[in-house]
Amino acid sequence: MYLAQQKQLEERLRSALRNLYHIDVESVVLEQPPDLAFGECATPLAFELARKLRKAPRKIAEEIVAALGTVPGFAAFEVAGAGYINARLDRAALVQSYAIDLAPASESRSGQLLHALVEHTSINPNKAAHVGHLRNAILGDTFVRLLRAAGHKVDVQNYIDNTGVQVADVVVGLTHLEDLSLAGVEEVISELADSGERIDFYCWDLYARVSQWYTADPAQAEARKKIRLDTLHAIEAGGNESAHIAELVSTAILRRHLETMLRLDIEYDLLPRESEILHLHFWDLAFAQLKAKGVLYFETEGKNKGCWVMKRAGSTRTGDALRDPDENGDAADGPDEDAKVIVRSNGTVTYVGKDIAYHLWKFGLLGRDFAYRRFFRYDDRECWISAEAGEPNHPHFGGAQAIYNVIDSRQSDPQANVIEALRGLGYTEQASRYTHFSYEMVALTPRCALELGYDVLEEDRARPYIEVSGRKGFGVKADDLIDKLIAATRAEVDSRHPELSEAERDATARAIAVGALRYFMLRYTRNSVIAFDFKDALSFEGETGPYLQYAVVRTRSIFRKAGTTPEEALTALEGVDVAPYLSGEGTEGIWEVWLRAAKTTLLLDQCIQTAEPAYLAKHAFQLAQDFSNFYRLHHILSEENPARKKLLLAAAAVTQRELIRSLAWLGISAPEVM
RNA sequence: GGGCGAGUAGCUCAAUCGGAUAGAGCACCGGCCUUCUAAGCCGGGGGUUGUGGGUUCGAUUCCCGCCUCGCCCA
Repeated sequence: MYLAQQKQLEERLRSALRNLYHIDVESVVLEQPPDLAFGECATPLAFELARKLRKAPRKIAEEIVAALGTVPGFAAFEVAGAGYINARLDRAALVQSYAIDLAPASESRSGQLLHALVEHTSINPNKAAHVGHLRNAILGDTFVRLLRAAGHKVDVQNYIDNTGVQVADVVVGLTHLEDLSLAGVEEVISELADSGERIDFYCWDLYARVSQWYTADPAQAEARKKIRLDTLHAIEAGGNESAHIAELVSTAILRRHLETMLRLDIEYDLLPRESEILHLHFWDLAFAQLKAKGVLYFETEGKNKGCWVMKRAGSTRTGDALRDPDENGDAADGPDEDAKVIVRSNGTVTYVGKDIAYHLWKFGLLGRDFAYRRFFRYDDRECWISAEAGEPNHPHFGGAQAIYNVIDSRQSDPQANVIEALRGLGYTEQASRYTHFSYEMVALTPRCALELGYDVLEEDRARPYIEVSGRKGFGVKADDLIDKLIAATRAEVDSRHPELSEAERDATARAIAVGALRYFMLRYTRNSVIAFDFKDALSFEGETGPYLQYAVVRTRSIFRKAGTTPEEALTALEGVDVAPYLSGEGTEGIWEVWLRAAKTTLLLDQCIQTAEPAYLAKHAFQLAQDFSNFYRLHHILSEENPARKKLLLAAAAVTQRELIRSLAWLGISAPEVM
């Protein structure tokens, strides 16, 4: 709702500027003043114009205000300070219109609706998911929810690198360290399943062991390196024992990853796999396009001699200019040593090359498709997996208009190269709708690492954080963290609500645990490194998920005791003169709740535009805080003035509606009691 | 060596295109459970925004130099 008022005001300001000074401004800055006493909305427009118009800002502000006249939704405009233009909303009108619910999509839509493809999680299927993967999956899943809330069609993909070196390492571990054949591996998998153990946990340790084994004995290092490489090549080629073991174990681990993520209400539509990208020869088609358009060229000299290379993203050199002396005669002469190798001189394609092919598919530009099989069943839908030969009636995947790749910031270089290749192929529209949704890693605090029993080097103990490493088996496993969170919340729920049934206590504890974890991963902006510590992650007080859930629970309690529902409370507001209770003595905190609640869709838009879910997390927290303040100042159930009581009850209702909505977008549900 | 990101309260983080008195949480200190749930609320102490310059009416924000840390590339 508030978004509509802002747009209205912006339009009127623009037209006032055109009429008064015959100027068009690029953007109109609208911000909230530091204190509501100044109004709800302000613009420093007059300051910017002062120089251009050779006039005092205050004078300009006065002229603009005079020219504005009345604007629907606003009660007054005034000039403040040296030249701020402050706007006061028509509070009663906003409250009345906001009491009527609107679907967020209908008002937040600022651009066209797109078919978007979000790829996230993408864990190598060779070990258990850890906290870093949780950040990825939670960010990605939350962004999916935001896009869907705004009305976009979204496909969720989880890319599986099942033929990479990490999987090869586990296969080496199984065949050489554990000395297992294919049948032996099948047996181990079923034994683990029978005893309730997690295959991904088993491989977590095995992976760390094999990594160590490669270099443990210098005399054997060369031979073991060869085993590793041979295994990798066998897996890539397919149709042999190593490939079968890889398929078996990576698929079992993949299922575990899906189960882990499902604990956090994270689901996928499709699992495209590296093996199909290889076996269906996606690269051949991409290679032909890249050569035809001159994006790739064959290097004939220098260190990349014999390779197919492309200009690196950000490089000023262009492919064609490389061979021709520059006009000034300096530079661009000789091979571009900085060029990115796409096909090595031995004919193998690099990871970036395969990624280009895959992204052409995502945009529907490759000219070939996967086959598909059903893989994992959710309550209300199916998750499909890529295949060489699949089922006949599958949904259509790929061919998206916009893509978002949730990948940590260490991958920004290869991501930039894929975008560069798309642009080089002439797909500029697609390149501009390709978002590397990057985020910083989750690292461990030295204290946390010591707590977990890892050796921490003396020089690392003073550092703020230490990078996790799957190869070293160093990190916090996702399921372990979720288990701990549930154990902690369950104990608390048991002591607070012994009257609830076992199932209810279970569901409540789980909701709170998920809320704590998801909020923890979302409260940090993307480019901030999270230094993980159990103390912070297991906290349920202050700026945490449970704090937000608690605010909802309080509103629920109010409606239970009032014998009404939020919907009824909002409907009952119709025709009530609420203006006397929205400003002045004794009304503190009431309007703040309405204003904050009204901004939810504004935040939805902002989060999508900036690909930053943290803003919504912060907004929801602030709404809960505003409600807590309101809750303290105004006792709703004992209110004697009927009109005022209706407004207070409606304020609780609108808080509940917007908090539940915001929490749902964050993937957090609010329990009935807690 | 090149590229990207970061440096804000004791700690962990915010701060919308450059805007009004730089905000939260944690920790610490002091209060509040016999009125709608204390996973809560109120109050308090805490800041030369790494550093030196520049641009501007106005800089945590933009530009340049330097220092420190992280990541990526070669």
